[in-house]
Amino acid sequence: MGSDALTIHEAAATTGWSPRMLRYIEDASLVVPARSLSGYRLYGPAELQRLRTLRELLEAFGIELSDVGFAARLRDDDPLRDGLEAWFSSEAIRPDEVDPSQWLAFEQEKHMQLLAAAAAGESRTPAAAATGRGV
Amino acid sequence: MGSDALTIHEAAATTGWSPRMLRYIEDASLVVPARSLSGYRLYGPAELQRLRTLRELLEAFGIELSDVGFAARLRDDDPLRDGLEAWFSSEAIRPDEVDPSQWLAFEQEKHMQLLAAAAAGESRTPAAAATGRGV
DNA sequence: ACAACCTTGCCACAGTTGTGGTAGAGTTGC
DNA sequence: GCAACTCTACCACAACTGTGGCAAGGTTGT
Repeated sequence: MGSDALTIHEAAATTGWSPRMLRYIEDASLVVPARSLSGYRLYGPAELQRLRTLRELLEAFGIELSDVGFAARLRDDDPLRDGLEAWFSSEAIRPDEVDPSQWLAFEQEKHMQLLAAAAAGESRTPAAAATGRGV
Repeated sequence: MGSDALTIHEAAATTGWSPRMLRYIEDASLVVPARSLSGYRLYGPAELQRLRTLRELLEAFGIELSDVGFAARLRDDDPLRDGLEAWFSSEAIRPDEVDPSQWLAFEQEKHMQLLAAAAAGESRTPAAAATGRGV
């Protein structure tokens, strides 16, 4: 197998992760290598680059793997992103700047909408999937 | 104090959280009530609404308080958001669709850029601040 | 002035995350 | 055909999150 794909130990050596963590990262659906016919993980140049950058990303921003997993979920779970955005935006607008009676009505309607969206978008396994252990 | 602001126990009663958790949520900078002159927490209608919606948000999407905390950080930490987006986008574009030699160069330059941005944007306390216990 | 609140700070304890091992079975290079 | 690797599936263990409780002290309503 003389192609440019590395086995898990080789990939670990050149990326600074342990083999154990490479499997963990795969469980979290963050870097998923191809597999050989017999099931061996095969890390190509793209995966290696992503693994190295992942390391630097975590260190540079002081975040954790689970955070990246959640960010990944945020990316393609539209109802979740919209729901959070709606919730946050109700903080930015201060009641002082609006007619208070109108304000509460606006708030409540917005929240109704986001929860309706939540109920509708329950396609992506609500409880698990945060770190991807649900797949 | 006969205004429309509730103390922590009253707020707990009408929102379904425990007083303990209301303080925890404040520590996480998610819902921060005003304070009376003597330091008592004062929950107004806006805070109560946000607390109720927060509850439903967590349940509807099966997420946790720390996730909301991280989403909050994502909102106003531009380098972090850009860094994650750059990292994710390098997954979407498949090497097959591009000239491989150019691809890797593109990858590496992008990662250089995002790490430079990371180093520059270290203003917002890198390690802590995820759940806000840094303030 | 006293009961019933509130404050901060601490201890505790289950569940999760990140990380390491180990064991039994299959694959590969030489 | 054997050594060295790989696979999955577990056990372990520190650190953190979410949640409760308690203690010592300040505030408030009546």
